[in-house]
Amino acid sequence: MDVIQRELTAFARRARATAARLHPDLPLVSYTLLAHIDHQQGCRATDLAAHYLLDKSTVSRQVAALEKLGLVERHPDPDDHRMQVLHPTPSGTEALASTQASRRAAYRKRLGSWASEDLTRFAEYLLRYNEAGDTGTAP
Amino acid sequence: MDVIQRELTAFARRARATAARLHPDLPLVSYTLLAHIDHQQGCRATDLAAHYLLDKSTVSRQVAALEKLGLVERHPDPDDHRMQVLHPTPSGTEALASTQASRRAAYRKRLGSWASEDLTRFAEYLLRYNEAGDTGTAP
DNA sequence: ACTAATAGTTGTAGCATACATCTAATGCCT
DNA sequence: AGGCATTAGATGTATGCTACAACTATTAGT
Repeated sequence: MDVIQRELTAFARRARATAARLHPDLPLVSYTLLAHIDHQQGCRATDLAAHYLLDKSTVSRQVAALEKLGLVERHPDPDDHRMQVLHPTPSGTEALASTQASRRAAYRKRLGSWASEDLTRFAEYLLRYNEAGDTGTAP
Repeated sequence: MDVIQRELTAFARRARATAARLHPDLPLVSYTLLAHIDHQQGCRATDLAAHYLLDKSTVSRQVAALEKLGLVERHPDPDDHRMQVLHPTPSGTEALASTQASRRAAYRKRLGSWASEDLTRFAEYLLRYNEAGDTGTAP
């Protein structure tokens, strides 16, 4: 269990550097948010904050940056004018696709030699681990 | 494979917040470095930089902070006066132990229900994944 | 002895983040 | 309907972590 702890920490520590190398153009964190927005096909800022354990203000600024770059659009929710629904613009989708490509290449390099059985199990473990955080961490 | 990518990213994104909650007292990154120093029983600043993909300057400041807090000692290497060997002070070891405790509790909460077989395999996967980064990322 | 490489420090700048505060919109409750 | 609490988001401010560049001190190669 200590090993898991140590290795996850090491990974987290390195993640920034690795990510910065993978897409030096896109403001890094923004990339993650953009990916999430795309994956969810439209979501609110609060969702992002909750999912990544970020402060509202942080998300607000990041989204503003993404909008400024023309990668996302904000549409006020017709039902509730407090909220804004976020959607990637075509340009955003494109930017995402291109970074996804290099990202995938990097992952393939790292995981290419793994047996598909191991990959499946690894993914399963990660999902399980992260889900535990979702529920157990917000009392 | 995309799942692995997404989940690892999500984890990395959350890691900071989680870590900050676990030991609000210790300057967070410093904790990681302190743990590594302790685990390695004495190491140099460059080793830390290499292991966590950090810049020399970053490590230098972090270590300086740790020293200021009285958690590590720097001894110039007798063989090579350029280097400094880092060691945790008793106070550092103690601080580490206490945060380790709460950290372990959090992990136990998350992983307690896992079969030990799964834990072993998860640890193994993480090691394997991180090792691939060690070698494959520094051409 | 001169040059190149290495370990570490310091100056400077930037991004990501949190906390506190503020506004606008909504919901509830009597 | 009016009033208080809640929620979504924005903005002000401060801080932490980080990188890059320039500098010193030490060591190694030739």
